[in-house]
Amino acid sequence: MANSTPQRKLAQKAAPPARRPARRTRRALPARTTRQVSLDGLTDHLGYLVRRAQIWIFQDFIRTLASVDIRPGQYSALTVIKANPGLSQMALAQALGIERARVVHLIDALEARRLVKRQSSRHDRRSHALHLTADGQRAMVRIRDLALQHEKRVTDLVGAGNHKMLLRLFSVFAGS
Amino acid sequence: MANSTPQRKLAQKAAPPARRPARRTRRALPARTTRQVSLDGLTDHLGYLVRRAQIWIFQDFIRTLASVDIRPGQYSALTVIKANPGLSQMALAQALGIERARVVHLIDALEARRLVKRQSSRHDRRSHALHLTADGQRAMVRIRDLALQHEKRVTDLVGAGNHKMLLRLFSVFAGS
DNA sequence: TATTGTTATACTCTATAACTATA
DNA sequence: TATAGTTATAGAGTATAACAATA
Repeated sequence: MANSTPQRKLAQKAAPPARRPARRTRRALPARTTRQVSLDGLTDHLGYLVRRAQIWIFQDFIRTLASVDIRPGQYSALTVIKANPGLSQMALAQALGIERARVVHLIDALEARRLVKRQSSRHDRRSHALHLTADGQRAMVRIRDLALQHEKRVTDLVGAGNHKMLLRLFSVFAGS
Repeated sequence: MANSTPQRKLAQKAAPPARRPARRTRRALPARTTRQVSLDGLTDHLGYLVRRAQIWIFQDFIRTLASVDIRPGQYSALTVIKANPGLSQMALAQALGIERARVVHLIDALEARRLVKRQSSRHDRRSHALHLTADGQRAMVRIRDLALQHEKRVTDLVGAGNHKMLLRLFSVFAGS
């Protein structure tokens, strides 16, 4: 990431002190590079733009939640476990659309931090029932708060109306 | 990717023979899983949905261009080089928002396949001027055609009007 | 036989740092 | 001293395959 990331931008030039929210509808954003390079043939591919959007959004998320050391994948796991206490690793994998092998490492890390616990299921002794620990539930208050701060930044960026519309439009990809 | 990917779907259940294009406005898409797991608290995060959209779109892209063995990163490099013959690796990195170290490997692979060549610049003997080879220019015809087939699928999915709107809305992330 | 969780391997992408050759 | 390209390393994330325990 050369200089198109929020982290980099902040690192390279310290934020201008107490500048007031400029203009409202077009915040200065990823690149500040004076670029004369044409992206012709690329910017009419939605996948390319969605990719760049995802990178920007994730980096803002990571930076916003750095104080609690929670990354996007961990956040989504915690959120689904919180909403579905007792679900299995397999169910979590399916819900998130990731491999069950990946869930193992995800839960390993969260369990080591005492945010999540594996309980052996009585119905099916192969599977583990996932729960937030008491610590995990407490932590989720702050985590969720920071995540909403992040989401506010995204909302301000695209506009509240667009944000809502995008959520609806993209929900088809989440398998719901 | 459990079963939320186009590839998986095709692999797991052979497409129903010659079913006619169902309904037009809501193609059956990523998940066919009967899922009772709540994604509450997750589906109001644009980053999560954008991530899933990106995964889906990229997998369709990879599958569509499998016959020419071109991946999204390679496609974007080829496209920018085509539109800006003679640009340096540094300029390419900045335009795509990737690290210059990454460009090295990207160009290595494309040069090995004789699609791209590094020419030493006379103005600055540190830098390389990137060009498509004759082979590369010929290959780009088919590559671009396949990429447009892919894009058509994306357009059909979200709707032509939405597609156009999304391109405009997300262009802010491409640093343009 | 099939499924859940696990372990292991490999490959892509990202993030860094250090080196060289130029400028 | 700064920059362009290179090399190397480390960490996510992804894609697979195989295995043990259990169904």
